[in-house]
Amino acid sequence: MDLKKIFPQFEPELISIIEENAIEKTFQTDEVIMRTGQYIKSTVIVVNGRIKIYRENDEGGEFLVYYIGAGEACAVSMICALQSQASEIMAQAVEETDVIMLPIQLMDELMSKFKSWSQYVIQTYRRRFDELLVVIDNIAFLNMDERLEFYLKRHAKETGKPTLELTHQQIANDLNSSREVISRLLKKMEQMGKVKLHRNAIELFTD
Amino acid sequence: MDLKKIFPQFEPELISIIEENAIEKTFQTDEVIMRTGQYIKSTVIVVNGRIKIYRENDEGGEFLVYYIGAGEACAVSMICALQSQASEIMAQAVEETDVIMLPIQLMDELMSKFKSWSQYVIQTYRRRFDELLVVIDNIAFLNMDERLEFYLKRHAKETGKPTLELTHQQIANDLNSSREVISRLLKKMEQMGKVKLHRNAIELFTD
DNA sequence: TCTCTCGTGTGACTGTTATCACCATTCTTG
DNA sequence: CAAGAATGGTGATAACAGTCACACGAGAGA
Repeated sequence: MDLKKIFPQFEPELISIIEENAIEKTFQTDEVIMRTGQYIKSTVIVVNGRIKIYRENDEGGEFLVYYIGAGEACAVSMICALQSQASEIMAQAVEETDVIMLPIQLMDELMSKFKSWSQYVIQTYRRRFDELLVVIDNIAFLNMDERLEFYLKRHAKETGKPTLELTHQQIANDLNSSREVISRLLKKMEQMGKVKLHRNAIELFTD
Repeated sequence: MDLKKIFPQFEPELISIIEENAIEKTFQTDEVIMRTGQYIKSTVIVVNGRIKIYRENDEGGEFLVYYIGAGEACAVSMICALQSQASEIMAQAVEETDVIMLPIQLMDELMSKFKSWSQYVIQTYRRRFDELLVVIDNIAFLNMDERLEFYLKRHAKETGKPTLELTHQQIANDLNSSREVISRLLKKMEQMGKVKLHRNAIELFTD
């Protein structure tokens, strides 16, 4: 695990403090990392792999908020860790994912001692806050077909691959919709030449 | 303007620094305080009155995110100020509102110097982040009737009055719906004995 | 007082999304 | 290979929300 590569902006001293205190952990695909209501005692930073952050409701519905990729930290865990509060979200590995976990106590120290660290924390807040606003825009203003298109494009961008390995059911879950609706909309997109559908995969044409 | 009363947790020294550097400003009802895309150069803290934070889209639709009341700060302005970035939201006074504005430069200094200030900033992030998640929950999982009820209850709680001085059109705007839909749902709520409707006012029965 | 505007009530219609039912195909596993 | 599970296609129907059209009454201003 090469922290210098992931965080080139961090001072060597900061890197070594993190290395000394961080707990490394690997999560398997679909393994739940954080659960709604769970008490958080450390900040999670993804080293490689991907985590999805989502909300759940009582009736079994779920709704994707965003993904966290390599080099990114979980803003929720930061905020919660700084105040030792319970989380309000679910976090789940979408592929095999290595994370480092920093104990709360360290947060305060790093915040005051390292400018680059507090910059990183602020930047994480900012980015996630903006992402939440975009999510709100999408559900508030867009129809399902537009939301689906946004979802597919974001997914392609984040994974770097033009072919998304997703089932219609998975997409429906992320968008809190139903499989039939997604299937139909995808079919329509295929007829419009925006995608090509395969089993377990969607080829996205970036015009 | 008595900052000691609003922020009893702040040290006297912090209070005086704020008093020396803050710009006081009063906004009239409906006056726009911040506009989408506008460059932010100071952090806004509400001293008294209320501000609403909302999103706008190209087609004239708008969507209420949350209100900021007395003693509360605008998390967006904090984050943006710390990075001198453009805002992504609209802020508008819903009543006559006094605010103090802290120049960006001061933020860094206060953050590193005063524990109570950075606590306040973190707490503001945390609270707003949670509020955004609740907003997402509402639009993602609830029908309009449930969202309306949530909206009315929150409004009553925040203003402290059981009778809400709102027109159906205002509510429709906040929820990005239409006046007719809101009127019908309110009528239904009245038939169920949850509210009593008046002109320009809604009496909410808190069972 | 007479308008005119604003807030509200309501019916008819439309579009979008959810749900149900059922089928075909592909993949997995015993 | 056979059975069953997972994946996807599709029609019918229902629920919900948005839009259009119009009517009514309260209150403001000329």
